[in-house]
Amino acid sequence: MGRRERNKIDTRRAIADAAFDLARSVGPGAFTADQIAERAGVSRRTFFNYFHSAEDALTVRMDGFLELALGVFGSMPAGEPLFESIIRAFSETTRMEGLSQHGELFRMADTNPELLRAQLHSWERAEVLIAEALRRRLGSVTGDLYLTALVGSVLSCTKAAVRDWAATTAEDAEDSGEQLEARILAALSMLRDGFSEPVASGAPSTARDTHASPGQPV
Amino acid sequence: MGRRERNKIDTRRAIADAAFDLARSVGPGAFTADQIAERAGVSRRTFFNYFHSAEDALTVRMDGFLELALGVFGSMPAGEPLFESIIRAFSETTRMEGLSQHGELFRMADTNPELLRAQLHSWERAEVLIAEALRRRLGSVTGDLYLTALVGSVLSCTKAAVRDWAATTAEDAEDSGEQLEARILAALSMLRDGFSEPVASGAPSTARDTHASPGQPV
DNA sequence: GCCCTGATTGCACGGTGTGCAATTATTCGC
DNA sequence: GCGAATAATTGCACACCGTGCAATCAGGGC
Repeated sequence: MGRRERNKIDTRRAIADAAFDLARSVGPGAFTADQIAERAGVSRRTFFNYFHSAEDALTVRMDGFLELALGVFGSMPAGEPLFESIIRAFSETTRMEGLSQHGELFRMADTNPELLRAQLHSWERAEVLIAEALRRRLGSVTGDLYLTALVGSVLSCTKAAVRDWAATTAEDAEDSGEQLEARILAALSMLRDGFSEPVASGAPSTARDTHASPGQPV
Repeated sequence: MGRRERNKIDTRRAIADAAFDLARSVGPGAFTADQIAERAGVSRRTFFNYFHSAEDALTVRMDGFLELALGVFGSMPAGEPLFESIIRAFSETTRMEGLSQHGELFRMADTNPELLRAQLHSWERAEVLIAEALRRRLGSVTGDLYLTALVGSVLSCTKAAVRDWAATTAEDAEDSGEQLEARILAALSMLRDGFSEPVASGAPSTARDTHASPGQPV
């Protein structure tokens, strides 16, 4: 990797870190692009070469998480049942990534509409990427609607899991990673079972065969 | 309804209409707040009293659609199976609303990131409202994660249906409403059945009992 | 070393979003 | 009706945003 490439990555990272530090210390939405740039040691103009708003600089981590999950998913054996692959992809990703900052960023979105929008956009971009990957895996027989509805639902469940985790789990907890993993598993299991039976808090139904029983839900 | 209230509604509407007209004629993102204000016959400052940004003025219709759907859902009989209620709520809503502009707005989001973000935010707001309504219906036994994952998935499916519809159906088609309704029904049926079997384009599986058969999906 | 390519920077400029105080329009008590 | 309370509209000011442009600086190829 050449010097040029290396520098760009470093700069990008420096800016993202500066933005995160500022968000953390003065609160999201309470600082300007100039402040980020100054802290990152670049000019204001350069900041806007990398991101087009302060909030965007705060989604780098989430983008990374979702792209990483996509990469992991891509390496799953093709024969494996789809939901197995999806669940494992997210589970393994939670183990690879440092999660402490993610929860914090998520909570920040509660008090800052612009940041929330940026994060929603990040999920949306991931949705498109994942849909493309899945199309390659499932082939062209599958309808577009099926594909996009599935991917959207999977990400919604993941989002719900992450939010629940961010809301209830201290980010410095020992088992923080496992907590998130369990929630993702629980939410995706619900999805796989068509939400046929309401599940109370903290009691994820992971049994494969909840699937055979249900009759009329709710 | 007093004069004050009436005027506010009219102003809001005038601004939203002006924004839509402009978006339609010069393209989304190609006009300023001043232009909207001028066309609506109010001051620039007043525009910002009603909306945070030009793009926000373009989500009024979508907000209306989703709030209407929520209202319809609220009037469903409490004993009815949940997915029945949800599906019927959206179906009936598509019959009440003039849909011609919705498709156009959706397509505009493809070429305008800010508008996309505003629309995603609109879905997000609806998600919160619907989750609250559902909590009242289902009671407190239900876990938070179950609830938010369910609502997120339902809206993701609806979103996928609307997008597919917007992408494939001319907004002035005779059966435009039915087209959308069918897609929403199809997507929500897939969800109810846990996406157990891939469905090709244009062949919605609406049978309730796809549910009993499946075994390992995909 | 010299040139080429690409990243960084300063500058300028139109647009954004909001606090504030003045003005104008409705409402309400009488 | 009429004046006082209340709420909406407006103009103004101001800091900040986001981007085109041209100059400058750093890295890579030869």
